[in-house]
Order: sequence, then structure tokens, then C-alpha cells
Amino acid sequence: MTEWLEGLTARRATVGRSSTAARVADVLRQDVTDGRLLPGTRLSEEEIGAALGISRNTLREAFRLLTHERLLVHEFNRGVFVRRLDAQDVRDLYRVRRVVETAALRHAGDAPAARMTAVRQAVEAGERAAVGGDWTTVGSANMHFHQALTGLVDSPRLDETMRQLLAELRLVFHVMADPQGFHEPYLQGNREIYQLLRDGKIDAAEEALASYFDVAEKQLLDAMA
Amino acid sequence: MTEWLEGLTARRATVGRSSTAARVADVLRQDVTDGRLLPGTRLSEEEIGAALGISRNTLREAFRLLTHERLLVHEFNRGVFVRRLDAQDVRDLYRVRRVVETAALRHAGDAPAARMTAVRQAVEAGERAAVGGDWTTVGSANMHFHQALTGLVDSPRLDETMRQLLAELRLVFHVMADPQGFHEPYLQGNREIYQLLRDGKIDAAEEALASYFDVAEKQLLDAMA
DNA sequence: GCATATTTGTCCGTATGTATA
DNA sequence: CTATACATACGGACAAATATG
Repeated sequence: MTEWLEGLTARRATVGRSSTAARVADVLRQDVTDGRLLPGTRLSEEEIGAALGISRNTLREAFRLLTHERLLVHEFNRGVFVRRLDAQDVRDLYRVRRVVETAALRHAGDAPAARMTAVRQAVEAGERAAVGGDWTTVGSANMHFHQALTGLVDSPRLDETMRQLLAELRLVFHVMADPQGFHEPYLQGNREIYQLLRDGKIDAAEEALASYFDVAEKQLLDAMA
Repeated sequence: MTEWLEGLTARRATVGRSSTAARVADVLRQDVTDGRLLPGTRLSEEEIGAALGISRNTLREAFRLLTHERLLVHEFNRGVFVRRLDAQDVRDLYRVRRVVETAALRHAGDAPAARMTAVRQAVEAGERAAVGGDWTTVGSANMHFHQALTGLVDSPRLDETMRQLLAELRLVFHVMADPQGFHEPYLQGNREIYQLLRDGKIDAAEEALASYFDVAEKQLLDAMA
């Protein structure tokens, strides 16, 4: 360590468990994903810090958490802004989903039973919410369904990647004016994918999932244009 | 030419300007991935801040950046430490690699030509370095090879995921006492995978890659035990 | 177990640089 | 070009937790 420190000195020229920050991040994340803070909005350190009664340092840490989740973007000397996704971002996000989620299906056979149960529960939660006409919850259940598919790989890091990816995708869901029309058709598709998986028909499940991606991606891109 | 110059001026903001925290993070990241700072080492705020001539607040910001990259871990009221990977981490990292990199091979046909060229160049760079006996460079070239495989998907987000994953994996490469013995066998495997890909033999390439993962994972886990 | 020194957690005030109207 | 607003970075202060004797 001391040797390394001496080395550092020569290179000067080149050069928490902070639960409050996490709570602040939770608040801001909710406001962003629910559309109360629209893409492009600038987030002033002073205003928000004063509003929440926290110091700038703590707030900056919360900003950093959300920047890492790609919900905010940080422009040097200009501040942080709510991320604005363009068509290219949406295409990239679906590209990653195709890679990760179809790979997950192929791992369904090796997955612990609990992981498969989570898939079924997400399907059923969506169907229950649809009966009650609660389309916001249907949307959440759909997210959980895809999160559960990824979970079949049984990898914490992949789970985290997908969690962030879906949060990012929510930024663009607000362009969909009609939540029922957007979410309802996926309920049947989700059940179909689950049943194919359960019956070991991996290839068919993969095909059904692929067609879901094609449709959803196109819907979003059309709505953005 | 003049139009282009005006465009350049507008892009000054994106060139060569970064926060000191980001530059400090660069220095520390290099020292961690190169093994000058070994896993488990505690990083003292005061010592490092003094050595680099920066304030504690700025240094803490750099720590947070690297913590988000999983290269450091932050223990509340105890400080930050260089991350120490356990066997479970290694298994998870290879699980993600299997998902992402094998999916990448299946995209090889659709990939832009430049992406395929990058794969070939990584293979050749490794072979050149091996002739010179430069095993550190062979190791880097091997990283670049796998980064290039991921690049076949042509997805910025997947590229970033793999970049961070490989940086994390470097934390554990230092347990390998014999760099030549560790890296040399992969040179041939890399060339084989490249040639199979080039010839459109996707399934065979995938098989070769899978066996690489099995061997490398086992080697690392054995060395850790 | 106790007292002390060290280190981190948090916040504030301020000087400087940068962007924008 | 000027004025204003804001981000960056520093240094200091004190509380709280941890490590050390």
C-alpha cells in the first residue's frame, strides 16, 4: 500500500450505505417512471435539495445512482436531466432483450422450480389485474413476466441488467396514449409462452417471444414518430 | 472544411473535458485492473486524497463511480475496499458470458463487416504478442477478442455490459500465478472460433466457445480454492 | 471492558469556472 | 459583452462509528 501511495504522488499531474441517497433516488425514480418528470427536464440541485431538505452532496449521490441506471443523464457543468430516449435507443434496448430473454428460455430446463413459479405468478397477476381493469398493474405485471423469464438463467447480474433495462424502457412507455390497447394483447401471449415453456416446447416459446418483441418494438417506434 | 470546423466548435463540450473525480477514477481503475491494488485492500480517503492532491469530497465521488462499476465495495463507516470476488461471483460472471457471447455468435451473419474485422484483429494481436513473449498483452488481446465477439450484436448497451463484466473478471485473474500457461492455450482457440465464424459454421463456433468457457471457469475456480 | 485515537459520514461556506439569457 | 445562475471543487467543522491500546 505505501509503495503504491508513493507512486500515486508522482502521478498527481494526471490527475453508502447512504440510505438517504437511496431513498431520495427512490422518490425520483418513481417520479420519472410514472411520468411526473418528463424526459428532458433539468433537475436543479438547489431546488430539489431544498424541496427534500437534504444536502447537495447527498442529492448528487442520488443523481449518480439514477444516472448509472440510465434514467438521468449528466452533462458536465450543465447538470442532470431526465433521459430522453430516441428511436435508436429503443432499437438497442430490444436488441439486448432479444439476446438475453431468448437465451433465458433455453435455460428454462435447468432453472430451479421457484424461478418457473415466478413466471407463472407474473402471468396470473397480469390476468387478475386485467379483470379489474387496472391497466397500470397489468403493465407492471408484464414487466415482472419478462423479469421472471430472465430469472430462469438464475444469474444475479443478468437479473440486474434486465431490471435496469426495463426501467429505462419505461421512459418511453408514456408515448403510448392508450394503456389498455397497449398492454392487453400481451396477456394472452405471456400465458402462451409460459405454457409452451412448461411443456418443454422451447423452440415454440422462443418463436412466440420473438414475435412479441417485433410487435412491441414496432408499436413503440410508431408512437415515437 | 469551414462547415466541419464550425461543427467541431460545437462539439468542444464533448472533447477532453471531464470532472476531476472521473480522472481520479481512471487512475484508480487502472491500478485495480492491473493488479497494483489487490482485492481486499482498504483505500484510505486521507492518504489517497493527499497523494493525489484532491479533496476528500472529490475522492469520495471517484470512489462512488468505481463502486457502481463493482470494482470497489463500500462498507458503511469502514471505508472502501478493492472488491474481492468469490467462487459464486466467478460462476455468475461465466453464466452471463455464456448467455451473451453465444448469442453474439448467432448474430455474426447480420453483423457489419467492421465488427468481424475487429474479431480478426484481436486474434492477430494476441498471436503477435505471444511471439514476443508479452503475456500481459496476450491477456489484453484475449479480452479484446471476447469484447469483439460481443460487438457482433452491434449493441452499445451490450458492449458496455461486457466491458464492465470483463473489468470485474480481471479482479480474479491475478490468482493465476503463471500468465503464460493461463493465456497461451486460448490463442489457438480464438483463431479456431474466428475461422469457424468466418466460414459460417456457427454451431461449431458456439461449441468451441462453450468449451473455452468451461475450461477457463474451471481453471479460475481451481486457482481460487 | 474502557478510554483514546483514527476514520468516516454529513453538511456548510466559498472561490472559481462555465453556460445561458 | 455583460449579468445571472449554476455546477465544480476545496477546505473546514462536528457527529458518529470504528479501530487500537
